Amino acid sequence: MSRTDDVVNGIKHMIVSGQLRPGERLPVEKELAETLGVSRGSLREGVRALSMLGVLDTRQGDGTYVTSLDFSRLLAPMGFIVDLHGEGHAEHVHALRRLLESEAARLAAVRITDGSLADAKALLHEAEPFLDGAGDAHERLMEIDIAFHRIIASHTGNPVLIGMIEALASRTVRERLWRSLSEDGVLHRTHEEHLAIWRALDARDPEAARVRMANHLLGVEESLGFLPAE
Amino acid sequence: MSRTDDVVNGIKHMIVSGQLRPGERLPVEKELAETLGVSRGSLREGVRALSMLGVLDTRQGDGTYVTSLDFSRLLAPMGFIVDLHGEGHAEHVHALRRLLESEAARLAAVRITDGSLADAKALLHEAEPFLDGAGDAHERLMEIDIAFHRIIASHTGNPVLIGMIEALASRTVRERLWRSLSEDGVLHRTHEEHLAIWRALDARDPEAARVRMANHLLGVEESLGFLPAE
DNA sequence: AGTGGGCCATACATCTGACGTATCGAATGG
DNA sequence: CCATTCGATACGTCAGATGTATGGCCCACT
Repeated sequence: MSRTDDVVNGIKHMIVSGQLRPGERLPVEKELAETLGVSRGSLREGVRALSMLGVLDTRQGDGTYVTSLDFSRLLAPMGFIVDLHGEGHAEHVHALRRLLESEAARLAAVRITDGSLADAKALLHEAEPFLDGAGDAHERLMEIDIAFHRIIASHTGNPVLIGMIEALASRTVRERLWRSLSEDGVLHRTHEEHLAIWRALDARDPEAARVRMANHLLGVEESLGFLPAE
Repeated sequence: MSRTDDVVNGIKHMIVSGQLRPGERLPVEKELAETLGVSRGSLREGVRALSMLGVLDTRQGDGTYVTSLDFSRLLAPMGFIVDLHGEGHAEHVHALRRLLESEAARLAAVRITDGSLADAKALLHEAEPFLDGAGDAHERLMEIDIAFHRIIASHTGNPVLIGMIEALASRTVRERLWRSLSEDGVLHRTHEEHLAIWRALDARDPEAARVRMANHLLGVEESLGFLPAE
């Protein structure tokens, strides 16, 4: 058991026991180091590790704070991991993304608000001018896509599911994805799929929403070359 | 951008670019610190953080190595995160676990080997003497449960799914779970559900396996008090 | 020649102390 | 009352020294 492990477990215990609450500030480094019986260097290694996990947030000149501990933040490192594998297991990551997003669509169908439904519609409408692949359409379409899926995820009522979906759709994953879609010339088809998802949500039909989402992501996987050729 | 971020990104880049391969050894601290233009202290903070993420593995007196980068290892920190929330969002974690394990059962039904099927059967048989809740039955039943679910997950063919399932079923989560099952006196029912899953797998019936697994985990959630009372 | 044990170079682990730099808030002057 | 300044504070980084575990070489013994 290294000193740094003492630090990590010590801070974890302080949080789990309620001694440290989200948003609260930790004692200054020197003091906390003494409390835990380690040097400042070892303390910093532990704090840095927890910081990378999204548990702590340190601000120079100010102090170190416990984050909100939202799953979206805590699951962010998963995105790092996905990046690390590069093209490696993209196929498996996507299969999982399909499962999670389909479930999200199913759940959202019975919970989504009229306001968010309107927002989603506006997003899709905003995308239309870019569907023929103008110069910088790429970037914009990706932004819209992210926002559209985020709206759906946010209405699942399950913060863990939200966090996981966001983590699996890391920036680099989406970059590759939209490049493939562009090259495949299936931007219009993708847009139609988005509309179909929207209609299912608008109809508050869980099963339809789930199937439309699964179909959409299968189409994406096809463009990425993950599915066996006909 | 802190020095530590330079370290993390530097090492990440070395891995993604293929300059560092899984299992390979990193340069010694002093040398790597010079290469990245940081002090040894800052280097160690970055290395420690990557170590906690399951990317690196440092051994005193020997050196620092890149791990196998298996998803099971890289997703382990998710278990830490689940623990951190304690009872907090256990309900949502379990809902997700049900989704993932059901899918795992579906996939495993068409891929599981006769050997693993026999191993699973042996496990269930081994559990029977403990079902009446003898003194230390608790611990043993939990071990068997973990092993049973692990066998199924391992035959999904999707390493990301395997890693996530293992992460969501952290030690502390399972502790709480089995305590509830014991107190509820539903150990026999749980065992019957396991048998039903096994039969579906043995029949190589994906839909049956999925439903049996979902039903099993719903039962668990009920014992945990997550489902609305009748 | 094979084998077991002990020695030593090496690499990570930790501590101490110092200095750099960003931030917040109080004191100040308008 | 408000904007500015300035200093105490806290994190960021570096350097050097010492502790400790590991792995491999060498040698004595069989």
